[in-house]
Amino acid sequence: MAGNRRNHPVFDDERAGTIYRTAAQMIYEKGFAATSMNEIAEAVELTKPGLYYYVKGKKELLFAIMNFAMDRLDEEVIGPARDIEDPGERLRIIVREHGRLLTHETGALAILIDEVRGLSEEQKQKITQRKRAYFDLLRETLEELRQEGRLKSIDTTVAAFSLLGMVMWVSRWYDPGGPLDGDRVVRDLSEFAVAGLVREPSSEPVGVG
Amino acid sequence: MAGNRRNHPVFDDERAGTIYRTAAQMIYEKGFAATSMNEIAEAVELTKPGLYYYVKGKKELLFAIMNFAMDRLDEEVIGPARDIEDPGERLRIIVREHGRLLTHETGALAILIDEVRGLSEEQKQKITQRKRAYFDLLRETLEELRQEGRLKSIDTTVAAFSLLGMVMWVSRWYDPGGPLDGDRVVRDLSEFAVAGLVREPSSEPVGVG
DNA sequence: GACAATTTACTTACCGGTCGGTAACCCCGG
DNA sequence: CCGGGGTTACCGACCGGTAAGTAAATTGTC
Repeated sequence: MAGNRRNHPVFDDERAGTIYRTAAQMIYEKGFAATSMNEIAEAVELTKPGLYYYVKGKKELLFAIMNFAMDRLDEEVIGPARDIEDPGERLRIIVREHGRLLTHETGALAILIDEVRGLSEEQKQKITQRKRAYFDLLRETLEELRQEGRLKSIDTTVAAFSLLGMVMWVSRWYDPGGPLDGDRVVRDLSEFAVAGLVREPSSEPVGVG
Repeated sequence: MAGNRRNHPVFDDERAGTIYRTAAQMIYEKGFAATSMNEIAEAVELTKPGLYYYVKGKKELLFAIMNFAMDRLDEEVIGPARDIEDPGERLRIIVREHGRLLTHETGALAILIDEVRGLSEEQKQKITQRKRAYFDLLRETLEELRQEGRLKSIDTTVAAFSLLGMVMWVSRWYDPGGPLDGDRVVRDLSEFAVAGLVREPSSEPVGVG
């Protein structure tokens, strides 16, 4: 990943960056609890105390990775989406950009999903809070659609979670080296989402039931 | 419908059943690697060697739980679905029954999703094989829809995985004690799925009582 | 430009604790 | 008096984390 961004000192530093990225990949593959600090250290060709020179603790390492992932989500998905006024278009963009993120960067983003258990209580709260902000954006978008009579008969909470599940799941099965084109996946994903939730404007407007 | 099944000697035995169910719940909550045999033993009011009287090893315990979960999936979802000829109806039933399973039994079914990493290589293969059988059923159903011209313009692999993600995700967020009614969730889920994938034959009455 | 002082980037050695798992013993009902 | 259903005591391996030391690079001072 090309790197003259300023906002991520840790991930951009040559050495520390390697550590965090390697750790993210390993935790993604083996799970947080099953990945030892020793293994991470060896993977970056250090001893364990050498690793601890860069990292304060295992939880802090995970926390940093998850915040990095959330930052990426903010930059690439949430931020751009907020600028879009039309809720239908906004929904499409969210799914598309989140999908694109997941088909391109397998490591840190996927960890975000599961490994919250590995965090301390306050770290967990902070991450959960950031996740909720995303979830709320999604649900509010659906709510706007509802107010315009453009949402199908489906609970917005259920819809929002289902969307998230569908999109997040991508990181579990999509193989960038496989036969499926990433852009195609993302497009199909968006179409599924929109077709499943948004009412076609062709026919007459309908009240909520 | 509960009770007199014979095909699960371990899960039906009073004592062993408690062990397996408790372990399933704990592994679901804390993750496999983070759940120790000692903790499981204490939870069922035994010492560790006492637990080992009933269980051969940690991996075998996980393997048994996952097979139990797959059996439930076979009984409640895959089996019934195979009897349905119309692919559209079959799709609806799969989503509905899988959803219903997940809104009612939080424990073992959810473990199935993630914890494959904890298994040995051959155990992993066996579980993966069973999972693939389910996935193939799903994709073939979509393929049939396509052949009848009833599938929207979406790759069947992408669609099948997205469906799975959407449905599996339920176990992550749905709280049986929360405000949302389980049946409502399942119904919305099915509608999302069908609306997102199946082409409507021009005009069709919508809504069921 | 020489050289001491300090900082950077690590290492070896080790801590207490927990892991999955086992050997060997025990107690109680039939 | 035998064996199903446990227990106490313990194993080696590994866990996250640290204390203490050090070679090499950097900086400050004259």
